[in-house]
Amino acid sequence: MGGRRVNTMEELAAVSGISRPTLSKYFNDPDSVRVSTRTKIQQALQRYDYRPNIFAINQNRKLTKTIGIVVPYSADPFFAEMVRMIERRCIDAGFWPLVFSAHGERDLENNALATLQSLRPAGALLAPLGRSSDFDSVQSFADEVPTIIFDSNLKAGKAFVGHDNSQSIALVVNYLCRTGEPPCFFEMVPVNPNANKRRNTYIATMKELGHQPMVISVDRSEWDFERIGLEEGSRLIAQNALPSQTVLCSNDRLAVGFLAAAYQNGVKVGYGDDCAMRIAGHDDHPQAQFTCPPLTTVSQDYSAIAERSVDMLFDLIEGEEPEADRPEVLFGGKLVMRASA
Amino acid sequence: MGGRRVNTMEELAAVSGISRPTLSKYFNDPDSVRVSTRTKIQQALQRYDYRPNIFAINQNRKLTKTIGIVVPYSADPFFAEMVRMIERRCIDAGFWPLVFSAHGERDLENNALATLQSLRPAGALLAPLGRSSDFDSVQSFADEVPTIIFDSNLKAGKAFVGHDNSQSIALVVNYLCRTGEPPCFFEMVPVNPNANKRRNTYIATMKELGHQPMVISVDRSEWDFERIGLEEGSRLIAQNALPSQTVLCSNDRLAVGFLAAAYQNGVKVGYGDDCAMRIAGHDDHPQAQFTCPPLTTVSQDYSAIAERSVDMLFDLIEGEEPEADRPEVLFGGKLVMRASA
DNA sequence: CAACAAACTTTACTTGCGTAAAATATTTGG
DNA sequence: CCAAATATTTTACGCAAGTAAAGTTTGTTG
Repeated sequence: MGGRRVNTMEELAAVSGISRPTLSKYFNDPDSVRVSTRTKIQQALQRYDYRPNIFAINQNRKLTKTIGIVVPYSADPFFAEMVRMIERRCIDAGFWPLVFSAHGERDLENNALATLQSLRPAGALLAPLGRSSDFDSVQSFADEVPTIIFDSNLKAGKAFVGHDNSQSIALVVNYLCRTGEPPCFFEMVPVNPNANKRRNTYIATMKELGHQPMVISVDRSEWDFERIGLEEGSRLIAQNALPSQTVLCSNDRLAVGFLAAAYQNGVKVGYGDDCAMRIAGHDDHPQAQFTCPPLTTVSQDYSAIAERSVDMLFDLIEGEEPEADRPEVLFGGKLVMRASA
Repeated sequence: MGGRRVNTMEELAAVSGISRPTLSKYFNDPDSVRVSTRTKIQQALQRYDYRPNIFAINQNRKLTKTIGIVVPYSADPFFAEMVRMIERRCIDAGFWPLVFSAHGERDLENNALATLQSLRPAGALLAPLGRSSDFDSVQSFADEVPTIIFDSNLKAGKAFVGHDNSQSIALVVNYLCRTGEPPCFFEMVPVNPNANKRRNTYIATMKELGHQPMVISVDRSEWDFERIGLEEGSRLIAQNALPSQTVLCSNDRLAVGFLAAAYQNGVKVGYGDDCAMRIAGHDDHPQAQFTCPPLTTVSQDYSAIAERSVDMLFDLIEGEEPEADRPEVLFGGKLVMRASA
């Protein structure tokens, strides 16, 4: 903390009277040295400002303390929140989380994986882009680095942790059908397995309930989902082209845009009798509770997904191969009834 | 790309017939070797899969290619967007950006700085927590690492790049006064210089215009700003405690919450004659265009701030000390007139 | 083709720490 | 209090590069 800066373990050994190998042991695991030595070391650390050089450490350790987190788009509220939770758990467990964003682009995802691999991380948590991912790259990465795939189930890595879209979509479709006009389904052309699953489950559930599925699929692929919801929603409303006045959006960000579209077109949204339209989303994004009206949606169990992903990765790192071949853990969601549907 | 994997430069030297020091030169700057050698190396790289070990590189180089980016809260849309832009520019310039989030906590900010410092980065871009920052830590960090401070002007580092709050608040206060009832100002107890500046500029501008300033300051400090806006806004509206029906919020996230509060209390927001209340924000967050009604606000010039911060850092890294002692670059904002005020 | 510079190879040292083996010291407990 | 068990020190080497100096090759120019 305090005094002069000491730059190497060698120097610290000199001023503390403890040998360098013992110091090395201490920094790997403070509990692995005798109490008396530990206090001596900690006293020296009080008087001299020293921090081990991470590069030197990782060059020599067979297993680094680095954990890579790769997400498709770090500015997306869902991933931002997910990353936040994962980072916390990694830090608390004494690991060193490094976050990479693919910024929605295949090349940058590949790049992130390559960079990460050259860091020889202890493990990686990867939320792939989905359809745009370079499957071979991901697989060859996952062959080298203990990898848990989360969010989007690209069939690579040692395990998958994600959300049970069948359960959640069935839940919200059922709810919407029971409480009013059966919903149409608004989506972008699916870019990942989740989006696909959601659409298919919507169709299946509608059929089960004896309704005609109505899917509106717009062919856009920016990461600016709200804009897509707003623009396409406005078009649909203005042209009176909606097959149902109840709209289930494939995710909350689209729904946020769709809500704005309704508002701007003077359409009142909600489940009350005075409302002309119902809009529901999926994910329970952090924003969903602050829309006007507050968004009815199905939650993803963020913290369960984050927690389990990290736990499974830690197990992997400690050498516990998962029992099943490539387990897929899904967490269900809860219906979040707010005012919009 | 293709064939057998080669793990060290030594091995690559063996199979390529080029000496290791020359390879080292090549990886530092491909243009620094003769064309004929360059092609030979690139041919070898085609046949063997090799990537230099980042740890070894950084341990030995006096100057690493690492750039640290530290933000107070990575899940905040403003910082998420900022980070996205900064990362891009760093990658394009051949640097290796590493993002750290303080998760709103002093200890984690210190921790991030400590970790970062042990990476001996070429430079750092730091958006401090503000009032919660440990000034001594930041300063001692900035003494060692070429640092540009952005967003929140903690007086450390070699330069500051940020937003001109005086200009933008004056702009929006003027606008609001000209177009209707003079605004009251809604804020959390300021946690950083920006918030302070905004409040003070509000007060000054109101006085200049001959109006009585009306500041509503709530004593909360979570990072869940929207919730604060919603809860406190609801309270104020329900208790009819607002000194003015025009509310200027200290930032867009508060405004988003306030909009929700108005909606939920049945108060119509907007600048039309049929509206009971006007709400404006500050920052032009990515969400602001999708609120209901769309949020009138003042923009921050995100990309200018990101760009200039990075450029100044690159100059610093290349040894160009800034001319002034510690220049402070401010970018002005533009009034974004939408429907809410 | 000689002269010279630029590029390259060889050699050898540096970085900061992990780690293994052998020697020595300390603790434990019977 | 002594032997066994445990912890620490000493010594020495390894990692994957950067880098510097000296010698060699290649390329260019007049």
